[in-house]
Amino acid sequence: MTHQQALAQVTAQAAQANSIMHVQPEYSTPAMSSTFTSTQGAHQQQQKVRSVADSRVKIQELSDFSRSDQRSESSSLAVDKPANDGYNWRKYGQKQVKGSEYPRSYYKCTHPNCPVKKKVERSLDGQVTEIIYKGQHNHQPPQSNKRGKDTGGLNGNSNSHGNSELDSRFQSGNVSKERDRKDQESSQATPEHISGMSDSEEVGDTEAGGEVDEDEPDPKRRSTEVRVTEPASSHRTVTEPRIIVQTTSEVDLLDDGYRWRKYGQKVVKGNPYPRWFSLLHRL
DNA sequence: AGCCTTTGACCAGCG
DNA sequence: TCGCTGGTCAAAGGC
Ligand SMILES: [Zn+2]
Repeated sequence: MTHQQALAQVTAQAAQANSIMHVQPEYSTPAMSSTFTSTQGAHQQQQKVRSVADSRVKIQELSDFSRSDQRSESSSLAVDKPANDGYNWRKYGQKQVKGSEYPRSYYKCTHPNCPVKKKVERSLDGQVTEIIYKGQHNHQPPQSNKRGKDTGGLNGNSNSHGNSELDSRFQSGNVSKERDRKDQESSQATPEHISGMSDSEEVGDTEAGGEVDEDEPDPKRRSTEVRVTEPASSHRTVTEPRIIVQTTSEVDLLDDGYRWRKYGQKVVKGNPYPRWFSLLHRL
């Protein structure tokens, strides 16, 4: 429960947001951490993100080297699983990917009809190297307790309440074909148009010399996925916790339950879409 | 009994 | 077209 969770949550959120509207790069501040548990101030971390061609969000987290608390959490449970992000996942595969030294695990949300999947790559030391979310939950994150029935019917995602209406619509049909080998992900990914946004104010720095690492996930199949990365250890000291989520989206809407305020935008080389910067406000 | 992992085989893009 | 690669299936077993 700390970073990971926070991250996970963020990710999850991002993932959701990712749905119809693509997310723009976001920046979060400590506020975010506080939103979750109360990790604020505890450690420092940084996240970077980068997006790739399709609408996908990538979040990278660099944690400070000064962190020895490996993950000891959860005693006998969840050995290998990524931190609990509020959803239930079933692992359906694992593979070694070429570039990476660690295996990648494939998980699917266990909720009925929920198409969301995620790939997790972890390094030995604690956590994760990368998490890639794909799709969007058509349901509310399971509550740890309470809340009995929620989904009345098949697809009826009745948001009785809970939080945000992130999924309102989600997917255009197709929820049914869940099997078969070729269903792959689904649809959506609706490119809209880039709203240029006139204001271009540059962000002052984005941290000292940080830079985004150039990685380029395979743009292979198109799909909507969110990717999260959090290198276990990084060089570079960060001065304050922050999380960056970046995507290639074309819309500035972000309905992930959090409130974002854009504070900058700039064109980045190599990236067809302008990068936006937003500040997380609250939930 | 009902999930869940594990794991090799299978499959689909892509070069 | 073939082989590589990443993603998925599904049988088997575990909890
Ligand atoms: Zn789900």
